[in-house]
Amino acid sequence: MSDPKPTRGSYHHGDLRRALVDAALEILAEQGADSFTLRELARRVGVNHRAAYRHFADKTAVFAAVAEQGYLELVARMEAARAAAAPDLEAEVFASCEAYVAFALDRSAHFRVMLGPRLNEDGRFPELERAVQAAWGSLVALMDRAQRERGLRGERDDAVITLWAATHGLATLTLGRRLRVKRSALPAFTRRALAPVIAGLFKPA
Amino acid sequence: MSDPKPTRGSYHHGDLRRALVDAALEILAEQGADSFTLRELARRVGVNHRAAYRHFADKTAVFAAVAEQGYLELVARMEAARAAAAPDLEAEVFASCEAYVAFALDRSAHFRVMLGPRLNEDGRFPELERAVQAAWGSLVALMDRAQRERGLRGERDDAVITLWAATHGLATLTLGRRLRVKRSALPAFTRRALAPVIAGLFKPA
DNA sequence: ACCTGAACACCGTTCAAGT
DNA sequence: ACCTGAACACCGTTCAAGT
Repeated sequence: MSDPKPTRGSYHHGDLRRALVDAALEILAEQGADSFTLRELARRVGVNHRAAYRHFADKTAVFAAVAEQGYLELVARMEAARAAAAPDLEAEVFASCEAYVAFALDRSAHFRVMLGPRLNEDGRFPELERAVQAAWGSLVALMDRAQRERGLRGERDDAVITLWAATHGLATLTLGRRLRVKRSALPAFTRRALAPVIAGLFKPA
Repeated sequence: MSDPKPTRGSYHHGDLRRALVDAALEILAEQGADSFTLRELARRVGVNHRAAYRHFADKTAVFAAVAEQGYLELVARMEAARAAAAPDLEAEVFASCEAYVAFALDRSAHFRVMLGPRLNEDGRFPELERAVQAAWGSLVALMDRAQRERGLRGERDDAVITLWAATHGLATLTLGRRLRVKRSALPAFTRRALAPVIAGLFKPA
């Protein structure tokens, strides 16, 4: 698992940055975000704790890289779920939101890094911003199509906000065990919780 | 502001516990939750950093006390908003949810302590649990009345989950500046975002 | 260029006393 | 009972080298 042998001589490293991000994801999966430590990250990769600073300005920068990758995966999962449910629009919306909640539970520490205290407050990480925008864009596309095909009660952008808020709230409350759901019951649970939201967003048939 | 004079001789303290909780709220309001430190808390109250351990087992216990008080205030604000909007049911629901979101923004660090990583995972803080239940109960009462007076599309408990998720998601996304809203625009924003949810929960008129 | 090691100014928490 | 002070095992980050 954590054999720290650095493939002797391989530092100058090939790709220390990528190794650090991968190891960070391992640590998050094993231990959660609160106890995440730059020093342990370096230990796991088998370098001095200062070495990370060659690639990341600080701990926040490591989290930003981790978060960016998380958004890419999140979008991929939402799009895949959506494709599998196509071409029924309503089914696609459900599937997309289900994928969001499932990601939050399956990758809880990763999700918390992504959607906990905002990392890019000072705009240092434009690539993170782009990844976030891609996720947002995925929902926009969905509500755009909803507007054209079914009609929305309100504006498209308001619909995106409502849908995201409901899905995100469900995800974080479930993640934090404020709502208790067995993993196997999650898809049905998500569906039941979001059904009124989707019904409220679409124009009555 | 932070004159640490301990009212000479008043330690043996009168109420060190209360002084610590009050100071913790000050620190949270000024600096946020991430940089919150037991040692600074003690400094601010003017006692040795070990003194807090007489009243709190650890840092989590301090947060639990802070969170408990937060839930009491949150319920109070929701109930007050609701009372002011009575007797129109729909107006009460909006007012209650608006109060939740407003609390999250006005007391953001406090809110994050309350609804961030769960403090009572191991059941050490039954009083916190009771305060959380009171908040939950406030929404249940509302949806209960909705069920009786207007009819809900689904089960009452599912309606509570949906309403809470949407409101909570809106609160956390706004709080983390994933959604950008001026404080003055918040009531209207909340209303617009939650309107489809409430429309979807109630039986069509 | 890339990595290291010592050092700094912090933490939370434990132990052993003091009044 | 209640509070203190030294100590322990950590942090993130800076500075000054080493290869």
